[in-house]
Amino acid sequence: MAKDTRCVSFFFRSRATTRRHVREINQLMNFIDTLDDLERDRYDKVLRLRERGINPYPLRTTRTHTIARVRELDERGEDPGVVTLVGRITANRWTGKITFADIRDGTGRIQLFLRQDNLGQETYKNFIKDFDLADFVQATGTLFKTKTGELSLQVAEISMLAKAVAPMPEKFHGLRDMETRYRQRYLDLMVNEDVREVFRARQRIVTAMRAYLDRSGFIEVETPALQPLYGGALAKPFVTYHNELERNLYLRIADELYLKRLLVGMFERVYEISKDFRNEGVDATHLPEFTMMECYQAYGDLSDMIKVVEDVFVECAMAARGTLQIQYGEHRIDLTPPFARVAMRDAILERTGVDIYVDDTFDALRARIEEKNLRVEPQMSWGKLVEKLFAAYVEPTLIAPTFIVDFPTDISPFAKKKPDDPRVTERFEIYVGGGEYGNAFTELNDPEDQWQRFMEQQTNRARGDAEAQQMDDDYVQALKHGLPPTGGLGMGIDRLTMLLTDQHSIRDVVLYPQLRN
RNA sequence: GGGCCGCUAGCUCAAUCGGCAGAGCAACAGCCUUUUAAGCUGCAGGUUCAGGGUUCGAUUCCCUGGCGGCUCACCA
Repeated sequence: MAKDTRCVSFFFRSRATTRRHVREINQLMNFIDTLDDLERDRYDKVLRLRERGINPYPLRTTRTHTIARVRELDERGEDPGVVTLVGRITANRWTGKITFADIRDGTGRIQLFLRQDNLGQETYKNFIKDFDLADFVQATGTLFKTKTGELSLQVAEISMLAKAVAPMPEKFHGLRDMETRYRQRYLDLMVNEDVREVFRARQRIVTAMRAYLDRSGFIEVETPALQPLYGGALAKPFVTYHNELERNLYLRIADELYLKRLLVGMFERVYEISKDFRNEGVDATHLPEFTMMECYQAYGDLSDMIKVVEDVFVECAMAARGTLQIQYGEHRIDLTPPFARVAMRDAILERTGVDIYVDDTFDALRARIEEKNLRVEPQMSWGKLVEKLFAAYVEPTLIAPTFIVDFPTDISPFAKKKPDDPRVTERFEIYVGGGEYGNAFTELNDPEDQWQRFMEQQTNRARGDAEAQQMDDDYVQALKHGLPPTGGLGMGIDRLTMLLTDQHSIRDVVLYPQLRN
């Protein structure tokens, strides 16, 4: 309460107490009531600045150089003369009539050198009293080296650009609390340099991928996120409702079916980088919304997609890390192509002794799986069982980049069957470091076969598989008009970023992750 | 959804067996004219996530709830 009075007393002293000003003061009091003690101390400074006729939130900024730029000039031995730098105060070391303050802008950090003799006693004292850690400031002066050789700005003038009322997290330990880090990401970014670097790397990865696809003749397109029918993947959707249309719409689970329709329309190479939404579990590798790149190449097939994957890994690794020899957790991984190719059947046989081509019925395979104490759901198909076996015994062992090829047909409703064995399809997934990063097919373009696959999915749905595809007559109709032979690929951007920035939770590569529950 | 763990000052963390809730940083009042997590003196800061229970007494033990994390199952 004493502090309230202190704040308000400043305000009072500088203004006549007309009725309007009384109302202003009451409104100010209401705001001050929302502040905690530390914020009130800082808010006093806002009022003090105003009392001296200084706007703590001015409209304009002057900036002659970025911090990175002056450092660059310094390294070249050039002196830019008088410069005006801006930034947030991140550290203050005062030793009497001299203060060292660090400021940081978007490009780097630099030390300000403030001396009473240079600024004048009043300005210097006002700086000490009213400028705090986290404030945005603008400082003008000349560059020099301190005794320890650190490039510093000898400040002649300093002014407030934006006063921070709330204190920033502790400088040494940073911000550790997970919940605060994700919910108030700005604090995390403000304090934790390595976090900022992860998101810069993410940007470089996406840019490199786009640049590669663009120069390979793929054109970037946009397809609906709100869809009357969802499809293109096996997953549970989010449902929403359109009031005027009076109908349910689904948030897309994949771009696939819309993109392939474009090839029917004679585009030859298309891609899209966008959010997909899947109404499923949340954990270290899954979020309800995630970013996917999908690309489709007419007159292509699986082998073209193998090349795209290898190229994308190379381009993105170089952009993010500058090397193909990356460290992911405990693993050293070499991303130099070509990557190994192993048939799913061989991989499973090697790790488990189970031959899925011998035990190629549901009952036979279930018996083999139950021997291994894995749970089998009644609605599972043969392909689901194969996938389960693969996920449990093979996937974690795939550290070096490996294409797993020949996926069961019933879990691959958009891939062409292999001519010599209709149980499996011409499909691969790329695995690195024990995780999956992409999925590609020689795309199914036979409308009759596609129709039968949709019918099969209906059967699975009736058996209780909530992820089964819905029949999409409109898509079958598109295929009837002719889809050229096509290779298609989807890659998870979030996971690729995790791999290339050595992050082990998807929440650490997404700025605002949906939190559990 | 199951199991395990966590929640204490603005931030990072302590608190013995159930016995006055503490430190560092940040803040506040000072000292200090080349610092690098600056230093020194002083001072202040708490709904110990919430609610209930056991107890003379609960940060601590029990129950319920909230919010997180890890993990298992499932999906990219």
